[in-house]
Amino acid sequence: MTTTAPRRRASISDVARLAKVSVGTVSNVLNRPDRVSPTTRERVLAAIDDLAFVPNGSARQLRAGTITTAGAIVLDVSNPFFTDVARGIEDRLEEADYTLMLASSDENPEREARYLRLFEEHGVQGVMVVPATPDVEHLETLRGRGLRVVLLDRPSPVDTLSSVAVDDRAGAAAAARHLVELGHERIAFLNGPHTIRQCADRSAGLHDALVELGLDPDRALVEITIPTLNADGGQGGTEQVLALADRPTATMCVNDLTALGALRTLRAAGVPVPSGMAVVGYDDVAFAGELATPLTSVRQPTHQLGHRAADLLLDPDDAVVQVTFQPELVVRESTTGVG
Amino acid sequence: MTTTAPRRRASISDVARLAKVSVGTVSNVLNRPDRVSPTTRERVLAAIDDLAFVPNGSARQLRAGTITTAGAIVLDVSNPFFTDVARGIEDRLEEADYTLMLASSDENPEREARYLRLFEEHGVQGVMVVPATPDVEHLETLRGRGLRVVLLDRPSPVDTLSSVAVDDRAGAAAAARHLVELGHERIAFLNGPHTIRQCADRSAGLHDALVELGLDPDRALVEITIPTLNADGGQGGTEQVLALADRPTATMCVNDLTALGALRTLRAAGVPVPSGMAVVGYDDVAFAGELATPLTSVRQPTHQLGHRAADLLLDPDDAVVQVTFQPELVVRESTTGVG
DNA sequence: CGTCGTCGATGAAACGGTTCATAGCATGAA
DNA sequence: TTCATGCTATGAACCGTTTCATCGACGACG
Repeated sequence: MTTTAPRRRASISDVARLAKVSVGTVSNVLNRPDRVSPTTRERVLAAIDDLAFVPNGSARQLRAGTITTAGAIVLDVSNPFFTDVARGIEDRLEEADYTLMLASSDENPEREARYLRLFEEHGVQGVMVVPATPDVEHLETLRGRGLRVVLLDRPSPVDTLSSVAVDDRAGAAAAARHLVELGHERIAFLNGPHTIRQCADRSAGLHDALVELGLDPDRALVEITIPTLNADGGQGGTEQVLALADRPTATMCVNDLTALGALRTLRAAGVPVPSGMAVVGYDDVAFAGELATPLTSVRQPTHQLGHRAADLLLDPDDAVVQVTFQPELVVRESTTGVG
Repeated sequence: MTTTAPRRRASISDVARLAKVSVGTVSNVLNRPDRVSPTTRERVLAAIDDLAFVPNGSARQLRAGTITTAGAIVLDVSNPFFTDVARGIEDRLEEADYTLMLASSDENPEREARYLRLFEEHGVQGVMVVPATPDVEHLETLRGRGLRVVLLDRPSPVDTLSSVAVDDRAGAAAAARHLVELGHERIAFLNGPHTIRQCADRSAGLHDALVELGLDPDRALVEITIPTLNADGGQGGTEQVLALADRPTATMCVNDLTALGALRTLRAAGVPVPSGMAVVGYDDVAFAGELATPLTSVRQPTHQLGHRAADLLLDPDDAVVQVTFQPELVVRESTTGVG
């Protein structure tokens, strides 16, 4: 095992030399073993073993052109929602013997662009991305250059791009309806910037539902924009809500991490949930039901979302398909109180 | 924008032809712009823009040999502990303009091997890995072939490999001491298989602490091996604990996800926490303090862990360094009760 | 006995970049 | 005027594979 470290990685021609065959034959052993006679094959394999030869992926890809890797860009790897989606992607890709390169854009369009470029340079088969911008022109361009592109967690605004999404308007509307039924007439919404489509959609869904229920959104809805869609954002946003003159009786959060921060802040401020402030989350992550006050949340089919996205990416017909799943409101004590 | 999709990606020679220069010049524009006169540079850049030229990473890498990408393999991307570590890695890598390929082995040595191979084939600079096996010979081999290797969340058993870890024995021991001080004399430990080093270490730490405190580990400790280190594992393990004849009064969990499953199961079974069963987690993930019963847990410096690992990977001297952080027990109500 | 087909192995031409020795060409000094 | 110098641009070699046309050997067959 502790042979002296070779200065240079063994190449296929080193193997060929050692096995006394041509490089073409070594390549055949690697890729079409049946085209090679058993004795030669044996000899080549022995040489490969001897030199600890590992084929150079770049060279292979350069020549062969194809690669069984896909890329995914999510907004934040440390958000369980996205990692559950990633899990769905991985599971589907593995069936096809593909591998996944995962990256997070941090909601930063430049980071997104950088990873897209990296992926393209490395010739991935395709890319699944939760865009950090409303605009997807750059993704259409990418597709124009031959990459598979699947929009993740966001319906495609154009009919040239596949997408796998959950109906965010419906999810937000369901939450709004629930709150209004409970008697809330003034609702805070801790939301991210509308440049992120999910945020814009959830805002619209909330708005529409309120109108439908006969409320004036301008009065009933206070939307607070938070800089980061995590617990810290939830904390800052909640502090703002608590400082409002005409304090809302319910807070809806753009995701469960944000809700976590909200609950923490409310507890620190001594505001009881839900009697002092009802709270609704979004995503229904694993811990939502186990919190001090179990969290009412909008459940999304995360694993399926990823699975289907990978499915589309691998589709041999390269069809453009836009899939929309329906979310489901899971009611718990953060809105209904004990019982 | 909707130009007809080119059948083939533009190459550097297409650019050269259009700009009426040689390929070498185009390459220079890309890599050493100062070596090229402004007017030529301008012309080349215009051509690049025109053709939407994206350099082929494989070709570049094949020739140049180097690449600014690193790989990381963790046990489970959907475990917040690992994603927090990944975040730390990403943040450090970004400073150096490196990119990260993240993958999860699912605690499966074969998957780990497959990703390692993929990474090596693609010539990553190095790899940070939470090994799924106690054995690291394959990683030494990898290092022998010139890849940087950093063991993540696990001290290196050999002095040829760098590692960044947290003292798992100390963490588990602190938890054990805490429980014994509270009067517990019989403790269940929901742990993963000892083939995972962290699991073995935490078991040993627990064991040693009990001995030190004058208890007989054979009586005081019931270790239950769970198949998956997540909430489902915690649920199954807790069901076993509850079925024990001489039921322990405290359960220690190998991580917070497991503890989440344990708490859920205890609640379903009507067992009060901590009076009926104290629970300790490990990792102190974001939601630990916000649970129905806030969870006592062993906090690890996740972000630092990742940051330092990336640091070692990037170290220009390629020194072999073994870093160990100290964990910290965070006491909450799941062991001490209200107050 | 010559011809043909098959099978295995060969060697060279790509793939798309980087790098480097070299050459062309002003410019300024001698 | 000559020559050294510096600046640009060139083109070919090379990186490590895959692929494909070709070739030799050998057995079957007419």
